[in-house]
Amino acid sequence: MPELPEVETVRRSLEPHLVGARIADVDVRERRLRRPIQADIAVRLRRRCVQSIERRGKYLLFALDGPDTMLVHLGMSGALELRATAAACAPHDHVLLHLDGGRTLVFNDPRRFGLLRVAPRAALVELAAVGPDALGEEWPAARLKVLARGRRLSIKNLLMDQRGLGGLGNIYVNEILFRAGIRPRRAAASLRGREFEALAVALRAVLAEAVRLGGSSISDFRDGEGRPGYFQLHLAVYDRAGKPCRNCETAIRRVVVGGRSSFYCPRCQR
DNA sequence: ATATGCACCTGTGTGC
DNA sequence: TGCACACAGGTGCATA
Repeated sequence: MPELPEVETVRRSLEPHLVGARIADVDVRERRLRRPIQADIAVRLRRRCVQSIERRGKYLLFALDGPDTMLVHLGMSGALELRATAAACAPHDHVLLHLDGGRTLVFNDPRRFGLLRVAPRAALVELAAVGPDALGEEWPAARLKVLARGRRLSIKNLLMDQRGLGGLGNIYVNEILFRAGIRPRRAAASLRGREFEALAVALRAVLAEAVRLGGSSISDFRDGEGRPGYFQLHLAVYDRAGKPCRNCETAIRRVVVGGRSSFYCPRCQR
């Protein structure tokens, strides 16, 4: 579920409730995530106060009032949910942070591809693999061109590589390439100047619109307060194989690029 | 160094 | 109804 717009939506929904809140107790019900939950996580989090919530790519960083920062990645199926009480656990509630005042922040993740780790910020090695944020920074055509220079992979795989720019996933790369009129299998280095220009415009437009609409609730995405997003109603190509292009009526095609389903309009995208 | 394929998990939808 | 299979928003590792 979560790419940049969904993670940013979660961040914004939690920020007003969590900044200033203190963690009273920690309940770990399942340690086996992408990396095992640290043995000392409760010691590190207990009595700590959240000072800010930042986002870098698809990672959330909860700065605490001690030496540590809590790093969270939602993987494919993860969710952070603020509950009014320390209510009975739902399936796949893996980590519960009980807050002063009675509310609980729950990390739920059926597939367990997510990550939750607490350490000094400089020790969060996962962040070393994430490039500058796709929305938090300016990405003019020239900067995208630099990323593509000398690379032999497809433009889709280039945009999905978190080391280049952080935050894009399969949904939004498909949507951005549609908006820019570029087929996902095009070699990144083969793009023309005006195509990089179109890509730069599409990148910002699609992400900004998706954030404005609270992300995409394809099956079950919800923000920290349980609210769905609405960008799924605006998807032009993702998961629309065989359906008419919203622009020209041509049937949307599905191909596999880099092992992932990719969707494009054969007429609007070249 | 760069690019690709697959494994890691559970849930859901589809066809037989 | 039950079963087998394909597929799903991501990432990391092994292999060419």
